[in-house]
Amino acid sequence: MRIFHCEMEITLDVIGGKWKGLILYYVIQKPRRTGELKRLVHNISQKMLVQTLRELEADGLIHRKMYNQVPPKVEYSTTELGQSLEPIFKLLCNWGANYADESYAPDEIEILHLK
Amino acid sequence: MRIFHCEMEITLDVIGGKWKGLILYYVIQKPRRTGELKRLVHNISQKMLVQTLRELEADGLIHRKMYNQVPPKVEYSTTELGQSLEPIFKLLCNWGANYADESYAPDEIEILHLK
DNA sequence: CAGTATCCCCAGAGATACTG
DNA sequence: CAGTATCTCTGGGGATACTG
Repeated sequence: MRIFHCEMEITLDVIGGKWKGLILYYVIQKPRRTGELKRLVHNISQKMLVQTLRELEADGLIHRKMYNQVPPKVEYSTTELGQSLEPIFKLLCNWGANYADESYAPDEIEILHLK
Repeated sequence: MRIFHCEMEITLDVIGGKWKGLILYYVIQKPRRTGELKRLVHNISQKMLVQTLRELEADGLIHRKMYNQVPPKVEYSTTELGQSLEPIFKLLCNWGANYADESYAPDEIEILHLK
C-alpha cells in the first residue's frame, strides 16, 4: 500500500527525480533511440539512462520497441499516458524560457539547442 | 556563464530536485510558516527545508517575511514569478490524480490529505 | 519557533569492462 | 548499438545538539 499526502506527491513520484523529466521531454517530442537520448540528455551515463527508461516503462509512460536486427535497434515512444504530459511540459518549457528572460542577463546564460 | 541545452533544463534547474516541487506546491496555496511546511512536507528534515527555502528565495520564487517578535515568526509566500507556476502545478496535480486512477487499484493506494 | 553547526552515512550515481 | 555487471565513491541528505 502506497501512501501519499497530496496529488502532487503522486506526480513527483512518477516524473520526479534527476533524469525522468528530461528524458520524457525528448521522448514526448518523437520516438527516440537509445543512443539519441544518450546524446541529448547531457551528462547522463548509460547506466542511469537505461535504469530511468525502465522505470518510465514500468510506470506506463513510455513504450519500448525492439527491432530484431543486427546491429540492434531500440526505439522508445510515449504511451497515451505519457503523451498526456505534453501540454504540461510545453507550459513548463515556456515558463523556463520566461524565467531565463527575467532572471538572467544575456551574457550570463547560453542555450545550446541540440537536434 | 550557465549552459543549458533546452528550456526544460532551465525549468528543472529552478524547480527540480527532491523537495522544491512539494514546498512550492504548499507555498503557492497560501503563505506558510516554517513549522507548517515542516509538518506538510512529509519526511523533510529541518536542514533540507531551510536549505531549499533559501534556494527558492535566491531564485526569486518565494519571499521570506520575518516578524520581529518572540517567539520568532517567519512566513514564506510566493513572488509573482513563483505564483506564475500555479496553473501549471494545478495541471500537474490533476495529472497525478488521473494517474492514480488509471494505475492503482483502490486498495493499493491511500491519499492522506493534511490540512 | 526558526535557524545554524556538525558529524556522518549510504544510496544514488559515475566509471569501466564486458556480452549478444 | 543496446544492454548488463561490478566496483567504487561522493556529496546529498539524515541525525543530533545547540543558539537567539
